[in-house]
Parts: sequence; C-alpha cells; structure tokens
Amino acid sequence: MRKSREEAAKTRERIVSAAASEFRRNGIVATGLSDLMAAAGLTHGGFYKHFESKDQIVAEACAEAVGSLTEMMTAVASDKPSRGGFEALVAKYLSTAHRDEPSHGCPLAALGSEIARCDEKTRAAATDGFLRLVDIIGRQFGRTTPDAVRRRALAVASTMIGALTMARIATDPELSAEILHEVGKYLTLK
Amino acid sequence: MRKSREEAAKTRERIVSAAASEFRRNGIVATGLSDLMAAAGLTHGGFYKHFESKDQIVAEACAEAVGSLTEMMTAVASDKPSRGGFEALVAKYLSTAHRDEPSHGCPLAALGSEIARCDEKTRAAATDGFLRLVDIIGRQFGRTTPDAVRRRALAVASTMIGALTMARIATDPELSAEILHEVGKYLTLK
DNA sequence: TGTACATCAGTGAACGCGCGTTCACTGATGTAC
DNA sequence: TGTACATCAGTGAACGCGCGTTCACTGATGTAC
Repeated sequence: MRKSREEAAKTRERIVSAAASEFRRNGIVATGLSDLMAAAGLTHGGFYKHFESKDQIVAEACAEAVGSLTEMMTAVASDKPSRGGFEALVAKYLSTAHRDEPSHGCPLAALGSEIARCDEKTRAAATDGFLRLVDIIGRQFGRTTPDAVRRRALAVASTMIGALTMARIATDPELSAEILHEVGKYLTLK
Repeated sequence: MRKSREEAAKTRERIVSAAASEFRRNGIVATGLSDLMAAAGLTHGGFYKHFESKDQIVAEACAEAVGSLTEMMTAVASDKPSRGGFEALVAKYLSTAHRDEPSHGCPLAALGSEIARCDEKTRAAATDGFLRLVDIIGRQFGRTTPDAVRRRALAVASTMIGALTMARIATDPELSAEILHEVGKYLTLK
C-alpha cells in the first residue's frame, strides 16, 4: 500500500493539522498518538513513518497552531487598516466564538500551562508565536517610542491570553462573558 | 497498622498538600496517584481510603492551591497598607521567584489550560480563587465607580496570569525577564 | 518503452510499562460490656 | 478498669486498559536496465 511521495507529504501535513486541533481540544498529555492518527484518518502504526517521537509532533503541531493564530490576527487587523484595527483584533480574540472553539484558536491560551512543561523546540515555537502576536498588536498603536509600544503590546498580549484562559475556566456563563467583555473594554478604552 | 482518627485526618491533609504541589509542578494529567502518595510519604494503595477518585483530589488540591494564593496576595497587599499595596502585589506575582517555583505559586498560571478541561468542581474552585484575586486587586485601587474597579481588576488579574504563563514558556531567559518586568511596569505605571 | 526489483507508506498485532482502581491482608485504634 | 471484638488506615499485589513505540507484513510506487 505504498503511497506516492506527493501523497505521503500530504498525509504528513494532515497528521500535523489533526494534531494541532486535537492537542488544543483535549490537551497535549491527554491526547494519544492513536487519537491523532484516527483524527487524520489513519491507524496508529504508521505514525513513526513520519515522525521520530511524540515530542516531535507536539513541536510541529505547536508551530502550525501559532502560525494559524498569527494569520488570523493579521487578517483581522489589516481588514481594518489603521483606525479600528486594534479594536477588531481584541474583539476577535476575546469573542465567545474563540472561547468556544479552542481547537481552532490560540494555542497559547488552549495549551499555555502545558507548553511551559514541554521541551525546548515546542517552547521555542510557542515563544515565536507570542512574539509575532506582540508584533501584530504593536503595529496597531499610534506613534510613541518603540519601548512604549513594546511594553504595551507585551501587556495586551498577556492580558488577552490570560482572560481567554479564565473565561474558559469560569463555571458561570455570565461570569465567563463578563470577563471577555470587560477585559475587552478595558483594553480598547484605555 | 490502623492510625488514630487524628493521625488519619493529618495524613489526608498531607496528601492534599502534596497533590497541590505535584500538580502545579508536573501538570494534572501527567501526575499519577502513585506520585502524589509517594510525595506524601505513603504507598499508592491507601489513596482510596481518603478519596473517591482522582477527580476528587484534583478539585481539593485546586481549592487548597487557590487558598494559599489568596493568602499570599492578601499578606503582601496588607503589608503595604493603602499606598504601595498594588505595586507590591504586582511585583510579587510577576517576580522571577514566583516564575521559578510553580509548585508553590498561582495554580491559575501553573495549570490554567488544564483546569479549563477539568470537571465542574475543579473549575468552580479555580473560578472562586480567580474572583478572590480580582477582589484583592480591586481593593488596592483608589476611589472610582465599582464598575470601573471591577473592570480594571479583572484585566489586571488576567494580565498577571497570562504574563507569568508566557514568562515560563519563553525559551530565552532575557525575554522571560523582559515579560515580567515590562508587564509589571505597564500595570503599575498606568 | 517494458520489465524486474527495491523501496517504503500504511496496517494491525505486539512489546513493556504505568495508569486509575480494587482487594486481601495487617495490626493498632476504637468500642462494648 | 480490663477484656474481647469490630473497625479501618495503610500496605502491596493484582486488575484491565491505553500509552508510546516496534515490527512483520502488504502492495503500490519508484528506479535501474
């Protein structure tokens, strides 16, 4: 049942995409390789034809997830050029839709505390994504010193990640919505 | 080898404390019941003499961890009555010491994304801790409307949790320190 | 261009291992008289 | 107050199960002539 090189490459990408979703949905440690392969429409045995270890696909899935995050944020911000870009970005990130679909959302919020315990490569991919997010946010700010832009962008990125995480933890739906709305207002009104 | 009621109660508390540390150090899913019991100086078989399931001790450990967090934050803030309390609180939370010792620190930062996938009881304990943290922060603010206090406190709590999480993920020590310092400055200078 | 053979993507069974949970057992503690 | 018995905290072996990883096998693809 050998597949062509082209097909094999597509399969590999499909596994990474499935992993990026499954990890964000169920957590890294709680997701087995069988789960990943099944989500990609394959059986578990073939995993090691594409990857050396679970750690490797965790790192690659993390890299893909932060890539889709920055794409999403870039698109939202550039849809509203100059004016309103920041508001649109914050609204998108702190939306109930984003909260309710972790499997396609920000991996820093969906997996943050787990990534902190992962190996160097995974943490490097996440760090890279964070810095790209900080950069996108910083570009929305008016003219001030680069230091002030950097500082505020670091804070805003941290705030959004923390607020989304807490909104997902909150047991009371009203509290969850309050966190998203109030933090969003705080970030955009200041 | 039956122990007295008093000793048994102490043992139970010891297990919960050990669990609160171990979960924060290694993650909830990655920590086995054997690990918990060994950390408490016991063998794994006795676990079910005190708890009904892993879920139960996760909830109790989470409750204990948020309790120690609010105690720590309350102590820091009231050490510096009225003036400087907010600055001290932020400095303590965003310190490198806190970053480097997750096992005794904030469970919302150490376990946030995992708690979001836990059962109702665990999430309720975490939510309660978050609201208490928000309350402690809000008490440090000068006189404004309760709505404004609440909004700012929700944002500040989210910011600290997100920043600490990202500081732990960051692969570059300088970047990690920068996140803590700059976000701390941003929160206290604004 | 056709043919023979080597390659290798994917399958499914199997490996050892540690998980959460259960259980028979021990012996000190608690209780009843 | 002393004695006999029931209780139960803690131990360590065992349960079935799923984990990450390995492997023999399959058959279509790629390569060499």
